[in-house]
Amino acid sequence: MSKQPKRSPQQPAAERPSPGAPAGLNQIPLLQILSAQDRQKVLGEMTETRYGKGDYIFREGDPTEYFHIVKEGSVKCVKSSLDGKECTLKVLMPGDLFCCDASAFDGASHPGTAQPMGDVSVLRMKKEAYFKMLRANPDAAMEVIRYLGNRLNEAQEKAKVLALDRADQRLASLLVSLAERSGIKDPNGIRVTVRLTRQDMANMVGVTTETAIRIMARFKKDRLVTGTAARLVIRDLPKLKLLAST
Amino acid sequence: MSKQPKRSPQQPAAERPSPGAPAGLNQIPLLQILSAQDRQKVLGEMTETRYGKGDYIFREGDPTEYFHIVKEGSVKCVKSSLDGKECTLKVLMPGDLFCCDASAFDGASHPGTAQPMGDVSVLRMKKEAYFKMLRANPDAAMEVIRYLGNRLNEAQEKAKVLALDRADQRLASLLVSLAERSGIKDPNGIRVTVRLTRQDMANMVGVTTETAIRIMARFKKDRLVTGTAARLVIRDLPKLKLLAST
DNA sequence: TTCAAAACATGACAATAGTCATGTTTTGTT
DNA sequence: AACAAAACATGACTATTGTCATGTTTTGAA
Repeated sequence: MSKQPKRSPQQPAAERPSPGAPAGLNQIPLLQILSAQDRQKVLGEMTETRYGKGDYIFREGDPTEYFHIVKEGSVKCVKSSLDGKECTLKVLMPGDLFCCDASAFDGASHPGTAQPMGDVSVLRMKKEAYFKMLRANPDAAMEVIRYLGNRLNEAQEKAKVLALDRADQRLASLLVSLAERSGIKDPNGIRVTVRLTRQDMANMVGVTTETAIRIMARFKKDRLVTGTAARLVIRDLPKLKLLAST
Repeated sequence: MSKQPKRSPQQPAAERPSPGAPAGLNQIPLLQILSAQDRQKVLGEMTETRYGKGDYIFREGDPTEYFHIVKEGSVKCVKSSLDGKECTLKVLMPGDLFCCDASAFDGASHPGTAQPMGDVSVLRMKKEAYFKMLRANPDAAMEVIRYLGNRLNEAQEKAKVLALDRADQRLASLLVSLAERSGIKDPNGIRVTVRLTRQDMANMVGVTTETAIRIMARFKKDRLVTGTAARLVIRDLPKLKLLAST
């Protein structure tokens, strides 16, 4: 619920055709499913683009032309309201697909904005080529159905949390899923590798920055977490889980 | 945010194999896409079941065995929290698919409960047959991808509204989408054909029943709507749209 | 038609979260 | 190392929504 920063759209930092079979691609289930031959063909149609702080991958309302996959780094999907408040719908990680969905049909436009969180690398291909590939590969189509189904369940779970839970419970839920999705072991607990400020967290759970700060301060006092954006550590996952579902 | 009614699970009122080519099926895009031959085959694998008030089509946590399509009437998808509050994620109308998604893979269980709103008729088929059909019919698979993509966008739009808007705005949004999705012309405006109590509306927008009642009373006073559950009429759609996005 | 259950309604008060103001600390450049 | 920008923090006050209690109206089934 922060004010939307009025930043001018910037061009991506670098762009080049993706090489034959680079490392990192084995984190992408959709590509793993294809035969080596089809994978080569698809990679030939994909372009790798790097983005950095302040870039936009695309913005709400832009026409949908490409299908995207996150290769490295994380990407956030954001929507904003007319009065400048914004909410983060989802943080995409390597292997995640975006614009794999309905907005890519019918020449529609993007329902939200995609922004890199730090340095990221994204693969993309023309949506026509993507659809053609899916038609020709039932395995790939089934994988996309599975993936979209998971995303739908996740989005509905998020809606449920927003509809029913208090701010502190929503924040606890967020911390739990961060620990599970991007946590690594740390002497004091679980370190969250995605860098998230209090404002980022606020936007993810639908509260103001001040509220997120106050609640995180309480969590810190209660020894549930330590540190801020760069070095956020979950110290008591079980208690956070309990709080999230109480 | 009403207390969850503790009703015992009931068996469906009637069950019979679906006949060859009954009326009503032309409202179902997924079936329309198939060739006449494939459609016959699929219909042969589907069972039509009728449900009535108080029935459950399935409940949160039940194992997923079937893929479903709404044929007649409306079905609500509900999730509840441990302390008995519940929220309605989506009202499905004829042609809508459910359990077409990830919960049907991996022998997972239903992430929510499906309840008939009044009398409904639902087609279902074993999930294995459904997946087989999709593999064999790229058109059908593409249609499911398109459908799931739309559902995902819708769910994310809902999450945005829950995260950013006030209770009155959320209710206004609901009324607008009801008018558009299930409204018919009426001398005084647009009549909503789905029967929804204030409590149903409350569950759909994440507020208490009392809050929904108070806000609807204000809308009535301001001549934006008239009537209750059985005969809800939208009198001033433009003003509701304005309120929803202000 | 009657009657009970459900839905609708409203007031008083409490809890939660937002707003605005102000100040401190941290971070990331030059 | 210095400095500006961003992030974090906190207090005081307000707005919104929830909670609980109670009563009226409507609906649907016997």
